Amino acid sequence: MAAKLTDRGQKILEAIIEEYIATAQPVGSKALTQNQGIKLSPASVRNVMAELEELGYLVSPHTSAGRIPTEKGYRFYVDTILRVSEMDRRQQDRIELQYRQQGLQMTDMLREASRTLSSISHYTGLVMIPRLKATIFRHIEFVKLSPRLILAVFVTQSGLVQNKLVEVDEDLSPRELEKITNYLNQTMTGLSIQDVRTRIITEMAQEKALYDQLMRRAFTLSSAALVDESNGDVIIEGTSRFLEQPEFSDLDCMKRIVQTFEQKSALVELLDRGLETKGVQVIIGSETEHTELSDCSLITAAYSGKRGTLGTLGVIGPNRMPYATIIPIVDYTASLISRLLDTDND
Amino acid sequence: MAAKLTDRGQKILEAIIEEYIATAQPVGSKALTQNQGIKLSPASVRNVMAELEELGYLVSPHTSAGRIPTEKGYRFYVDTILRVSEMDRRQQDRIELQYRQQGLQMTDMLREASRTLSSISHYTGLVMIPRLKATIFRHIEFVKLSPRLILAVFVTQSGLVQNKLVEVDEDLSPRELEKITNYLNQTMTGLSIQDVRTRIITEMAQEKALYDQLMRRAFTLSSAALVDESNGDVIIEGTSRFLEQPEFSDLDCMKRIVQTFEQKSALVELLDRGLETKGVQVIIGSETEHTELSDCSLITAAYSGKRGTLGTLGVIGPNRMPYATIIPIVDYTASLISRLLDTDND
DNA sequence: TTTGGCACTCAAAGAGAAGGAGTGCCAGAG
DNA sequence: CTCTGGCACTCCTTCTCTTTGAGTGCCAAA
Repeated sequence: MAAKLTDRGQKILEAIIEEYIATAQPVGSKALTQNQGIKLSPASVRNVMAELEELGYLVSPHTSAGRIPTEKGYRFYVDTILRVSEMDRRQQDRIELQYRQQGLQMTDMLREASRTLSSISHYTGLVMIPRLKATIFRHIEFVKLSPRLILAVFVTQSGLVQNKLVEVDEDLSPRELEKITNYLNQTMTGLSIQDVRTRIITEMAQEKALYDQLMRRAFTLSSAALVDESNGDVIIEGTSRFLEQPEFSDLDCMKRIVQTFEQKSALVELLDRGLETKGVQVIIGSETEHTELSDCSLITAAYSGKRGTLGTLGVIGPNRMPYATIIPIVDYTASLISRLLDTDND
Repeated sequence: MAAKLTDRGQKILEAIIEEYIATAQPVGSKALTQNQGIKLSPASVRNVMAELEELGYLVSPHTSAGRIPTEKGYRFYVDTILRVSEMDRRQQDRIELQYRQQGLQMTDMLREASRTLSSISHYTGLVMIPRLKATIFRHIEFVKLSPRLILAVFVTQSGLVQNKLVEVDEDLSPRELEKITNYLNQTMTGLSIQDVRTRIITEMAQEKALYDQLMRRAFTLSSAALVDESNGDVIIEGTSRFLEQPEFSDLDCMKRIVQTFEQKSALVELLDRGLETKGVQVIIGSETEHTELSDCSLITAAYSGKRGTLGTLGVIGPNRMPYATIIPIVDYTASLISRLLDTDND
């Protein structure tokens, strides 16, 4: 069954996929021999196509239509046929300049990234906001809103700002709050959130904390402030691009996709998958394991700050996506963002 | 031309509009006499309908179809026929409880409001985030990110948190920053942003500032931090609801609407209109003055904090919206949010 | 003033019929 | 043994034509 594909088979599969990506129409044998540099007669091409269908790389919607790639076809194309090129140098510079010009905060920068991804790929851009636990402690600040209500403002090394309301049992004086703030900023700065948490736990257990009320409050407050309740947030830009794709002209199918986007959880899960992978990852159709997204593909890559991976970003569109051009775009954007996060705030 | 509508004319117009809202189908004379409590023969109804068409309240898509309301028809219906009821008491309580349970920060609360608006109205929810200039100064904090880069965290009275990166010419010591922070918090708390701005300008002009370098820096920094560059931001929830409406089954039209949503500027402009109005405002079709939204209607209301209006919220959908049920929903939500913002953080 | 009747209109739905793109397979050429 | 031209076949797409039926306008009678 899993017969090796001949060289010619690959060439033709490649040509079919690229033609289909360009036209969104089933590809026939005749069209292939005309458009591409394939020096065979339609009849010969047909033989190969029948073979490719046998192997599961192609299907035909009906007898008298051409053929379209299956998921397996796309997968093979992406994995073994496709040679990704670098992105155009001038375009790279132009994009980088765009970011450099404006002194953007992290969240704004990520939003901008999502927007740029969408506009240059012509598909929908996705950027995952870093999970708290992946970040480094830089600064914490408490603002008293009411006797029992405190706003904790927490800034990470990479410049992410997170606010959280904390309810407290006892009325803390401004003086006490300041002391707590100072203490935390002095001891915790530079630690990863993981480390901060373990530190809080161990110090809480130590005798010292038992006697020092202030210290105890500091720990209670900070641990409440650093609870990571967000299950990840995704910035989606360019949803309307989906409406341009002929494969989603079915309103019902479109509705389900937009709903999935609104809920975000599926996208978070998909972007999470790329967190531990180096380089660009491609998820095709049913590999998403979400029925609503079974006709969608994602191209994702992780971006990182000073210390380790922060999150992932990418592009989502129909299976029929121009992988050859989008993979470099995603790749470049991820490395650009990583670079900007590294240099911007140190 | 502007002949007064007879009593019977109003009754029939009302019945037609309500039938059309329910079915999205052109309403014929026969359907009217059956479904509604109208004690006339189809022929009589036809006469009235012809009259209503003459006056511009109805149109028929073609000769052998029923009639559908024009914008003028909807306008008349909303302005003079419709009697809005209160919202169901139990539903009110259930919604309020939902908010009370979770100690939400302002932005989260507004997002929740948008989501709730969408889910109980079955249309798309909109909430405008307050403009900085509409808010009251509560607290400012500066976090030094790098020698030249300072993160200003600014908290308003109503609990809105705003972050902004400020680039400075000179390296400020932590000690200086702290002094600046203390000074600003002591003098500015409780003032409106307008007042803060004028205060900064007048004090800057005073001799005192000329000699006190620290003071000068404080003013420079804070005025940079309080620049309101956001042209208003809108939280949109339930875009997918649009895809459920038969009037937007045209993909092209749908695409234009989603694009308009993504840009947000049109929505900001429309929500802004409601800022100075008391109570619920209805904008129908071309009254939006945006061609892409010429088939959409908005139902909006302003919400306010302790001192004056903060922003507006509402629902957007097709012209054919059940105004009778949605107007109370929007009205109630606006007053609920106002109430919560008043009591939560004082 | 209201109503039943009637001719008229016109979109929507359905039924063929024609057109055409593409296939599979086979026999012959290279 | 591989490739190619030819040919019959399939079946989607498109077009036209017809039918159907909902709804209208108008008129004359109640």
